[in-house]
Parts: sequence; C-alpha cells; structure tokens
Amino acid sequence: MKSLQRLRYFVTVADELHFGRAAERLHMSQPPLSQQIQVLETEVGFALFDRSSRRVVLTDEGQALYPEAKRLLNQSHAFDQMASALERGLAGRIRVGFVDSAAYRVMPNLLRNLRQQRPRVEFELTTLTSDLQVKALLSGEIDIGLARAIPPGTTLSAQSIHEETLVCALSTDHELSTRDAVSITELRDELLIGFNRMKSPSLHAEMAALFAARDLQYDPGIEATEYTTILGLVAAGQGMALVPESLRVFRPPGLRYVDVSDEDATSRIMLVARSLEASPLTRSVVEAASSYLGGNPE
Amino acid sequence: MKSLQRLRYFVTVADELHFGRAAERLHMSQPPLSQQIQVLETEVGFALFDRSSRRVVLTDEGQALYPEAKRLLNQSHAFDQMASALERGLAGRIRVGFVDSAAYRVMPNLLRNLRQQRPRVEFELTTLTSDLQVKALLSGEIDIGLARAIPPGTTLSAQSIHEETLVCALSTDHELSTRDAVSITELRDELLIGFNRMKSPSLHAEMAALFAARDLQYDPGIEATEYTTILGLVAAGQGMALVPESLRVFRPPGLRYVDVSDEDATSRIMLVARSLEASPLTRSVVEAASSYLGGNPE
DNA sequence: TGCCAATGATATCCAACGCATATTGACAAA
DNA sequence: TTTGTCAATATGCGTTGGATATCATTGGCA
Repeated sequence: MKSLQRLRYFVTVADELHFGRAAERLHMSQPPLSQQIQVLETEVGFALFDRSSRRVVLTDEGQALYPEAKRLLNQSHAFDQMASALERGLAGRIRVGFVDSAAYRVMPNLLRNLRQQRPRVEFELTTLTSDLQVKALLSGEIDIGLARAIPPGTTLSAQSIHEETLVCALSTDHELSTRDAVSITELRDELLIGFNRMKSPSLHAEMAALFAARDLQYDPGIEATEYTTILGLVAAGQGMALVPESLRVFRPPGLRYVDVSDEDATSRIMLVARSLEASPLTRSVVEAASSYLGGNPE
Repeated sequence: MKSLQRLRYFVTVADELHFGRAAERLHMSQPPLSQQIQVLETEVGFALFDRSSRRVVLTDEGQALYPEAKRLLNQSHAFDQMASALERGLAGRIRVGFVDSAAYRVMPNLLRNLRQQRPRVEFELTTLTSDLQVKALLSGEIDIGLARAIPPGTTLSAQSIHEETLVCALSTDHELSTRDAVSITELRDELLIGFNRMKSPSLHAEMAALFAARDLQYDPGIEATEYTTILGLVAAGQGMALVPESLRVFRPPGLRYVDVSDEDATSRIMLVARSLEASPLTRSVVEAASSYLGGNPE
C-alpha cells in the first residue's frame, strides 16, 4: 500500500456509495476523489466500484478488500494513539527502584493505583536500598525511586508519599514484650539491630537523629541492609529493632511487636526522581503517584 | 499517521541504527532520509532517535513506538497480499451450484481439493438441478455450476470433470435383482422412474438419447426431480431407474443395485461457468477445479 | 594536540503528486 | 426532448519529497 490517505478515500466512498457525499465528508471536492479512487484501482489491479452516473456499488473484490482496508486504518489509528500517549507520558516503560520494606504494603498499593491511572505504562521493578536508589537515579539506571531516606544536597526531587509509625520488634523472651507500648528513652541500654551505616548512611542518620533528639546515642550492635534480615536476627534473640509498622506482616515465631509511644517515631517513604531532565513519562508517573499519596485501602 | 513511507523509513533506520546504510537499503540518498525522520519526529511530537555524528540509538519513546510501527507495516503488507490474491483470483467469495447427486462423492472431493488449492476463497454452495444451474449462471446468481447435463446453444463454457457408469436401481423383489449385470435393451418393457421432463429437460434428453441409440423409447412412468426421490420410489417398488453409481451409498431397505453392461451407460458431471464475462476469481477456481479432473481418492 | 575520516544536518533545486475549478458526458425522470 | 444528477475529464498550481552539493560535529589516531 502506497498511501493511507487513498485508503481513507476508499473506505469513505464504500461507506457512502456516493462520490459527492464522500468528498464532502472528506472536506475535498469530488473530482480529485474520483481520481484517487482510480489511482487506487490501478494500484490493486482491479475495479473497486461499479459505477454508473446513477449508482455506485462495491465490486466483489472491493467488498473483499474493504475489511482489510478497515483493519489497516484501525492499526494506523492505534499507532497515532500510541504516539500521543507517549508524547503525553501516558505510555512507555519506566524503571522503579524501591526499598524492600515497601514491597509489602506501599508498593503493591501504589502499583495497583498506577496501573489503573496509566494502563499503557510498563513498570520495571528493582529492590534497592535508599542510598543505592540515589546512585541509580543519578546514573540513569532507574527513573523513579521509593526510598525511606535520601541524603540532602542532591539534584533529586522528593516528596513524601507514605508515612507510618515505627514499632519496636523484640523477642518474646524480652521483658518489654508484654508491654502495650514503649518509649524510645526506654531503649537506652538495649542491644539494637540497625541498618549498616556504610551501605545505608541516610537511614542510619535518620535513626541517629531520632535518638539524638532525646540525648541518646544510636549505636546498633548488629547491622544489616534489609529489614527482613533485621527481623530474623530479632527473632533469633540477637537484640531489638525499630521498624516501620507495615513490617508487622512478618510474624516469625519468637518475635513480637510493641507500639512506640513517641509521636515522632515515624518513617516516611519518599518518591524520588531526577528533578531536571525528567522525561514526560517520568513526570507523568510522578504526578499519578503523588495523587495517590499513600492512601491505604485496607 | 500520514505516510506509510515515512514509517518504513523509521523502521529501517531503527533496524540499521545508521542513516547512511538505511538510506542505501531504501534505495535513496541520506539527506532526504534524515529529513523524513525529522518530519516524523515533529508529527509524533518527540524524538525517535538520539543521534550524534558517531552513533544513532532509539530513544525510549522510539523504542516503544517501534513495535506499533512494525504492526502497521505488517497490516499494510497483508493488505497488499489480499489485493494481489484478489487480482489473481486466488481470494474472494464464489457461489457454486451443484446437482444433489454430486453431494455425496464429487462435491466433497472437489471441495476438499479446492480449499487446499485456493485457501483464501470462500465457497457458497447451493443445490440446483442442472437446468436451474444454467438459468442461475446466466442471471448471475451463481458463478460456477456442477451439472449432469446442459442444453446446447448456451454461451456457457462446460467441461467434464467426473464421469461414472450408470447402475440400475431396482426392488429386491424384482426378478432382475439377482443378476450380476443387465443391459439397457433388457429394460424395454420395465416401468422406469426418471427425471421430470419439464423441470430437467436436459437430463431427460440425455437418457432418451441413450435409449434411442438402441431403438428404444425412453418414457418413464413416474417422474421426479431428485435422485433421492427416485431411489425412494424404487425402494417402494414403484419401478426401476438408471442412476449414477455414486448413488450406491444410498441403501434403503428393499433396494438393490445391478451393474449395467452397456459401455456408453455413463453420466458425466460438467463444470459450467459463464465463458465470457467470467471474473478472474471464477476463472481461477475453474482452472483449479479442472486440474482436479474427477480424481477419486477413495 | 591537531588532523582526518565518518556521519548526520543543512541548503538549494526540481519533478511529481494531489488538490481545486471548470467542463464534459451519461443517464434517468418529467 | 429537456432537465437534473452524478461521475469523469481537462487544466493549472502549490506542496511534497527526492537528488546533489556542502557544512558541522565528533571520535580516532599520529
């Protein structure tokens, strides 16, 4: 097929069975329409219409070709739709990095929401620690991050998308395990398990700040890089830890969660992206994600 | 989408990732190719390629659009295939009329063969007596007929596609029913059941000629318009009949078939079509059908 | 560091294509 | 026979898409 335009002419004439009316619908005059149909007929090698000055009908071949032409025009429309969606950032592939602790509540909820709002966007998911997300964003390996803490002074844009209270995870053997709630100051002499200060400096710093506000030192005796590891160690009786409450879905034997009474004992999940140089797609997805704003359906 | 040509350019450049080579493959020079890509990029509203003077890569959006473009080009190719098939008579819808006695052997075999040779042709089948087929052909109601006898002097083209011997169908009560074979002259005084001479004059005439060659009168006492009716009457003891041997598949109780010894006691099925004014499709199907020539797989 | 080869973009020109207007030709109804 | 309708033909023109020539950028290499 040489020209989609001619095909539109064919379909329109086939629909109207009248050159004059078809030309009108196509916003053109009748003679060139007749010409273009003739051109198409020589292209395919047979007559598409039987026409007298009184009536126009499709030939058998024209009838057989009509649905094929329709299909082609539909496909052309689909192409335009796709191009338009891509232009407005409503379609494409976007790479998302997220902390493993978001995998159980925040990420599933957000993803369900995004898939609904941006059905033509494909998401490529990777779990990364908060600090690795920053690196991956800056190097272009991911487009969006869901991090718990980001270091200050980057060129990244960030906004809180979900906030939750911290709870204290401790062994069922521990004397505090029967309490309804504990305060951070009560943890002064406890053995804490926390994030690796080399691999996750930002998260470590956030906890340190929480303790410093109470003139306490945050100095975990054991360090890990994932919440699941930390919880495993707690269950094994190696110490206690402050973790976001969404981690409560983990209930290994020997482990108990106790509320933390301090108002500021919270952890936020930030939506992070390159502020400059963000593609329309990224911008569009960030916009869709921020309208979600941590709503918690369950 | 405005132009399929531009889309071909896009796909080719995306395949080669090199404007010079792509232009070569497209049998054109490089500058207009660059131009057309630029035109396409303004049409869709975003860049399709990231290009330096050293290397060309698809943008994310270009990558997302590529499969859609491929689909569109595939559909275009399908359209061309269809047009070409229609032009050469390899596709379309063709209306076939056939005598009911061909429904049991000739028509199924022929149809199986045709579907294989012309997979894109749709067949619309109607049973019609030989003489009605002639009328339907001339009025354009059918395109091809499978008839046992056609009147002389029409503008129709006809060729034998299947020839079979006649057998004598008679009641098991009849004295000849135990014979291995009978000759036509032996039927001189028998009560015959034959075709209606008004509704099927050609078929009647053919039988009459067979008898006349032996100085016999063909004068059936009972007339019908379908072989199945005739056989039913024979089984009911109303008389005997000469029928094509393919009717032997009908074995109602009380009916027996006996060979006819006369060499010329045959019936042919003719492939009939309008000789002038035949569409390429009809011509093509006639050609395919005549190559089959009554081969009898079983 | 500076030159060269490779490669895509730009400039300019021209032929072909597709559209418009005006007119003709065919055909059916009054 | 006339008239009205409708598609086809004739002619002219602006736009598009192609070619050739040239420029600009960049990475490799001496």
